[in-house]
Amino acid sequence: MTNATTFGLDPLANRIITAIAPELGVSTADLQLERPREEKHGEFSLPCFRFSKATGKNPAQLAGDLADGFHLEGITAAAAGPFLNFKVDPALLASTVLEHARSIDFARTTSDETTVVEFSSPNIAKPMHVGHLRSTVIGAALARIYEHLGHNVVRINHLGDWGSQFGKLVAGWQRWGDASKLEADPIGHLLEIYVRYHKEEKDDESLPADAKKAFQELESGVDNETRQTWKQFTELSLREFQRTYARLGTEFDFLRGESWYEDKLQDTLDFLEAANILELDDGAWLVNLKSEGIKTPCLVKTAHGTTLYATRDLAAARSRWSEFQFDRCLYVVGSEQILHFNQLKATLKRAGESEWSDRIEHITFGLIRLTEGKLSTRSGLVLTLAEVLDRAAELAREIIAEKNPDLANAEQVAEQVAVGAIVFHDLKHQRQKDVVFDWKEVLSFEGDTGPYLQYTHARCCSILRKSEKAAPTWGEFDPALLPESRDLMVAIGRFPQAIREAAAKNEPMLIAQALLKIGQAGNSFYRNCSVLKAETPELGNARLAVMDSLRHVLAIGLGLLGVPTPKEM
RNA sequence: GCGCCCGUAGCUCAACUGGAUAGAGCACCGGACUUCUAAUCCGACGGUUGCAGGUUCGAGUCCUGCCGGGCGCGCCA
Repeated sequence: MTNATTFGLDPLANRIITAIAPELGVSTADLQLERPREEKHGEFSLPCFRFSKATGKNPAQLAGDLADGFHLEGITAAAAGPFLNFKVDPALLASTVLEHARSIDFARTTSDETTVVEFSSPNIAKPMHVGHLRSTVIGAALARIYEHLGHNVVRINHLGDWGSQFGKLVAGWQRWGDASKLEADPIGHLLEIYVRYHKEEKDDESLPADAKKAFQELESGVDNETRQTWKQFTELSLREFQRTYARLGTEFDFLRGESWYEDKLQDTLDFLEAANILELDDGAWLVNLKSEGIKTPCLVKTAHGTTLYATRDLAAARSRWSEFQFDRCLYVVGSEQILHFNQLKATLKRAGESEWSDRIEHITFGLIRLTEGKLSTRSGLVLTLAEVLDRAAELAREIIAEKNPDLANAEQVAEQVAVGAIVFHDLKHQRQKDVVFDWKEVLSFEGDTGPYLQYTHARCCSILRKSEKAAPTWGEFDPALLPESRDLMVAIGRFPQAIREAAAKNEPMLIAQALLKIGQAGNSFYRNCSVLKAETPELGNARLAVMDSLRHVLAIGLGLLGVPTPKEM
């Protein structure tokens, strides 16, 4: 449920729809305006094909008749063949958009829905690599977007801190562990052990046997030596993760690893048992999902008595439902786990929980590949997030030294630019597509990039800072003086819709694309129209309002994506 | 073998989910800094949307079949 406040181009679109809908015999809710492919056609368009049959006119004739009968102050309608196009008077356009563009509530709505977002979820004892970047950045952006739309958002970091891998790690630690190495570089040393384990397990049967035993000890719930070791690994890893989260500005409401659901595992198995869907197969317990169209059954307990990923995720889902009564629960996890989440939902459905299992949504994304090959923790081929951030920051420092050597806080700004470049680069692509990690592109600060938008924002700040007067508030300037701002007004005006669509499709890219349009139009505008040296004080005043609006909308949009907005750079 | 995803300019990506002459950035070429930050702006170049059919007023978008790439397919997560 959303409130009725409209922003940007919405009021104009609503006026047109209200005028046209009765002519077509449809309700205003059923009428949606499109944007013309070419800007010269105006701000809105309505293809008339689909109304041809009901009105008994051919589309071109219908468009023509509608245009003839259309009379709204400040908006003209013109038929272009079967298309009905609407052009808004520049003064009205600027006035409509600028009235609310600087509101702290710009493009904000209210809602009573609860949205749970699980994201990031790195594995303990392994480095956070570029593969985790996508989940972290997409999830954090979606959480902010839903929050902006008024949802009650719950952010959960589902850390991979449980499972047979810890048995392997403990078995390896007992053989090759080095306390001083662990202290100096915890994740580095644990990765070393993990890689060595996988190299040696084929030739050493005692290794997997010990690993299995260690995980059984861990799952026994007894506070034994294995558990102490696991606890130590977890704490050390978390400390390193927090450093990266701090750099990215990522926050969570709950840091709940898989282990957090440990005391709910038996209950989950009992629950499946009570639903009468558990089957014993070769010593292992599973749920058959053929009735749901899934050939691969969902394994919930191994023949040697330990739980599995699916067991813990089932427990987590049930726990979240009872705790949050969510309207939607998003899992921002790579597309390689599609089967897993289909199994999760199908199992819950078979257990009779379809009322809420349908609210679970797997937000997939393509994987990141290196030009050198596929990322693989086991083989040790990893590119850590920290390394990427460091390199970007180093490059940003060099560019600042060259372009703006007197900049105060150069170090801090370099970090902000680095984060902006990396985060934006990730979010400007459709989630679904695989991305090849290319240093040249990630470290690009020109064109369609985060730094480009940060720069635009900083320019606005600079102009506002150098102005002798504060930016005029609504009513203190004349929007009619801003015909050159047309493209920028349209770009800003479409931003609220971009946010709504980004949420509807769980696709932050739509915001990134909208911001690029705004940035391009903004750069063009202040290039052509001097603010501080405008021909008249009234003109400068009006343009100052545009600068302030541009700055504000960029700050909102970049903020939603997690791109920092330095005031100077 | 079966299932899901992706093929758009030399490269990286858009295209309002079926609408008009398929658009941006990078690269390359040309132009604009004694000028509110040139991390910028303006212009030029660049296309048989993987291939072949089908659906209809209209297809990059939907359906079928191929080709190419990726991911997944019982006791890992």
